Amino acid sequence: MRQAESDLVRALPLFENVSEKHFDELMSTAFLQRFPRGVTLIREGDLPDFLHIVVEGTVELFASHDSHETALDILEPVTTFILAAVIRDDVYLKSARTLTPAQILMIPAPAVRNAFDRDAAFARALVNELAVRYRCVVRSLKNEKLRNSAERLANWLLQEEAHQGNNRRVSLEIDKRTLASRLGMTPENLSRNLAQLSKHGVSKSGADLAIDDIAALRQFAKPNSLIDQ
Amino acid sequence: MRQAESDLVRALPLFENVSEKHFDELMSTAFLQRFPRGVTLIREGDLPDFLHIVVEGTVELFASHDSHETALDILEPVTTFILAAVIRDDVYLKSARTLTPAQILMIPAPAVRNAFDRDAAFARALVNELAVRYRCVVRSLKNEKLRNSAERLANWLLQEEAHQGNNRRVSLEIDKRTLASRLGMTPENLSRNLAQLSKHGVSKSGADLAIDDIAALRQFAKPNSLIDQ
DNA sequence: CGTGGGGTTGATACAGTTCAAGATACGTGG
DNA sequence: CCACGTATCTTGAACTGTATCAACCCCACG
Repeated sequence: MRQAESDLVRALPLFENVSEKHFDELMSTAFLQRFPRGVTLIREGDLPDFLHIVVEGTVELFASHDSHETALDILEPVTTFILAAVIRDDVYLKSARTLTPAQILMIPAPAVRNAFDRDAAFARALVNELAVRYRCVVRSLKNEKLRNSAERLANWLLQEEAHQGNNRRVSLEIDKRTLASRLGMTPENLSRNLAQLSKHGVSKSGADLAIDDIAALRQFAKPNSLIDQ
Repeated sequence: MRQAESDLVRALPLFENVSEKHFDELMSTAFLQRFPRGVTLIREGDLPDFLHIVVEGTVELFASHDSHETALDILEPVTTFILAAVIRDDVYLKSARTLTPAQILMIPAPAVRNAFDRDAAFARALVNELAVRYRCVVRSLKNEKLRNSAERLANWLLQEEAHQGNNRRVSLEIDKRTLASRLGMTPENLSRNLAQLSKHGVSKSGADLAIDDIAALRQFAKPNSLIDQ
């Protein structure tokens, strides 16, 4: 593992106040692995072997039930995932796969629990990390229960526009089918919803979207700081 | 605050390994308050003043958006709530109201954060508590995204039957309108779904339900250990 | 040039909401 | 104890949202 990646991980809030000694111990047992696109990294129901950190590429968290599948989150660097399962030493509730070629840092789960037991700063950082994550899932749940699919799409567009630099353009980095699943709708429905949004200031040319009238889009989307961001 | 309630709270996993000294400090600043039914305890968007613990009665966590409201959880004793907001010192993402007369233990948020900074055992207990909560919300999100309303009801019945003593009867302790909201449907839809479940081994007489053929109900509900429980 | 996968479009069916009306249960005061 | 008024729940009908299935399109790639 090169210094560049190590620095990226070190800069994570999760490791901010961890002692040099404990951080080095964690990293000495960890390894950085490259995966091609479309690899399943973990499977729901399995017990956790490693804490995973996306260092490069995009990772989809998803879950299946009764021959249906839904995307629960889409992760970009630098993000830890399946932390709760590692802490509890309990089965994963989500599966994960790479959406692009990716580099994943894998820290053995026992090492994480060990550091958690011995390093108070790490334990405190874990509390903060989990609290942030908890709040993210609550937002997702509210998004699902309080909005229809067109509104979810509109708000996703607004967030993505901000994320991509506030220049009134959004380029779709991921499959529309994956985006549809992430937004809780079918690909067909996403297609129709996108077409409908032309009434609310959005125009599209292939994988590039433009927000021509952001006020109109906001009026339709009704963004809410207690759901979005 | 009487010894009985103090003991209940002390027995929570959250306080299990906290030193006597720190626990007493927390409790000395806390107070136990009685509320009638239907009182709003906290409002989403407000900053947290207290960590709340339901000691007696039932509390609904809910959220509103665009003149719609949805129940996110229904809590029974003994349960903490809005822990993540207290830790992060950030606005509540949920509101809470009493569904019955209730006793709530309220611990000032600064005292909680103080104990978290000084007591490593408490910090570790918080990690576990948040990890458990995180996993509960993930289950709820999967439940919403992967099941239709009738299946959610069927699985709720199965869980409730187990919770109420595995005697093939379920009595509705809460309003059907609240239950409907909790299960992500309208009261009308709940009523129709309940009627439909008579095809799958459930019979009803008012607020009392009986599961006459639990195998049939299970077959319809398709319970999943990675969503339920 | 085919071929195939992702995306779109159309037709249809089902799930869920809404609005309105009726039924039932429940607490209160007579 | 009954009658009444109010809440809650149920039922019906119409409508909206979403999924499904099938056909088609389009471009990238062999």
